[in-house]
Amino acid sequence: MSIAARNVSEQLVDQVRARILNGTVAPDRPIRQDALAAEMGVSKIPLREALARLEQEGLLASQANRGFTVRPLTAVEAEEVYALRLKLEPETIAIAARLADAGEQQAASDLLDQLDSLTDSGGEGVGAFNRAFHLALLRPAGRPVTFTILERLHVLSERYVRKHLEPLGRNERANEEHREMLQAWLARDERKICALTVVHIGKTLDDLRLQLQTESKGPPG
Amino acid sequence: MSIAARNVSEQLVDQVRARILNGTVAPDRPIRQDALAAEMGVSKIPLREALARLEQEGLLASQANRGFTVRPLTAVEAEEVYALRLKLEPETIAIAARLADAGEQQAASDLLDQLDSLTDSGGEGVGAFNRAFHLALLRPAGRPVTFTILERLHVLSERYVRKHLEPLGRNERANEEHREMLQAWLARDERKICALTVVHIGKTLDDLRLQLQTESKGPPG
DNA sequence: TGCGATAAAATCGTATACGATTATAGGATA
DNA sequence: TATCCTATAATCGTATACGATTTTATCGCA
Repeated sequence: MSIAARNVSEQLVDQVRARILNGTVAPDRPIRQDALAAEMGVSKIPLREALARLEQEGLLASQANRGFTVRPLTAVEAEEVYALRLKLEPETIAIAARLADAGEQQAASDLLDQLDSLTDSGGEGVGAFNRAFHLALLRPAGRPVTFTILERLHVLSERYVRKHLEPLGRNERANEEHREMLQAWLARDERKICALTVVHIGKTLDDLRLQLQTESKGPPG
Repeated sequence: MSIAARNVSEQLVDQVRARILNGTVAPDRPIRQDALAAEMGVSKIPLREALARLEQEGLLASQANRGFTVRPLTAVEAEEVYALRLKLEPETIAIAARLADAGEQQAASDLLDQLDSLTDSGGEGVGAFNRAFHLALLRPAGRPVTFTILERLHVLSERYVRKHLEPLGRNERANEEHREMLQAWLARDERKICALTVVHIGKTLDDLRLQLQTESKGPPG
């Protein structure tokens, strides 16, 4: 029933991305290709293809003959990523609200339900479901180039959220905003979903700024 | 003097991209990896890494066990790419105008001179220099994520321009707009460079639309 | 002790080799 | 003739092997 068969290198893209997002692979330290490949039960060949793709996604950096490293997080990059989301997401999400069919609407609803129950159980992976929900609201716009860009911006965002906001625990503000957004989106209220999206991204960025400031002043390590 | 040593796979990215842009590799037909690698004098390993990167750039598509194909050009994609450029470029180019240092200003001027003389001599590769000029106006903004996105959008744009507009010959309108843009950009006139950029992208899109329409009606092949 | 040079080890990047999958050609049958 | 089936060839994707480069360790010497 799977739509597309995937070869090893493409599966590795998801697996390694997940490790980067949850911090299993530390920033700035070189990625040992043989070791990581062995750990994944494959050779370097497909792993290197996956790493090349992840570099294109903006998660890794590489130097000739020195391999790949996870790119470090910076406040400047966070600002840029959120600024781009603010430029692109509101219009896209409005178009998606207009065009979404019943299946896509169901998918979005389901993802928010899953995200909620995962939030309640306090499980790992809230970040991934959060991203999946947001992307489900964007995909029906039928703008593949825009969507790919937003997919990547959400991946980059998620690094900051998981590192700096998720540790704070349950985020009631975000949960409520998600419900409101879904409601407006399902109702195809383009004005409202647009406005709610601006607020949601803006508030998340505010939280992030506050936390980055707090952390930079607080612990010396 | 070269800033960064590049391994074979990264050089191949540029070489294969150039082939895609000039049409040497045809859309939709599968890319024969062994043959292309042999032609480039390398093995499939670095070639496949390059192809994976180019797929991430949006130039190629892949199917498991069937390899890579060049993505076809569509009017819908052209519209989307230009819409994205209109959303992102004006603000970015204004910031770049504000921040550009003397070296970056010189680089932009030089590139436009080269583009002009190449236009006069009617040589191949006008498209590449056109892209290099535009990117030189954007790079000094100091927004690496935005810049990478714009780099890719310009690559996608270039496919359409080279296929549908360059064959028409010398484009005096674009040449004049480039001069005006450079002037405003060097003068750090943010309002003006912003407005000129909107016009330039918009008019190029208009030309493209016209040509796409004409071609779709004209030759049956 | 600290520093520079050399040797050894580790790691990267790519060529070769090969099993797995897909595409093509050649009949056999309706 | 058209269609299905099988055999063959072509191609893909990955494991292994190995030279090239970088990193680490060792030593001599100020």
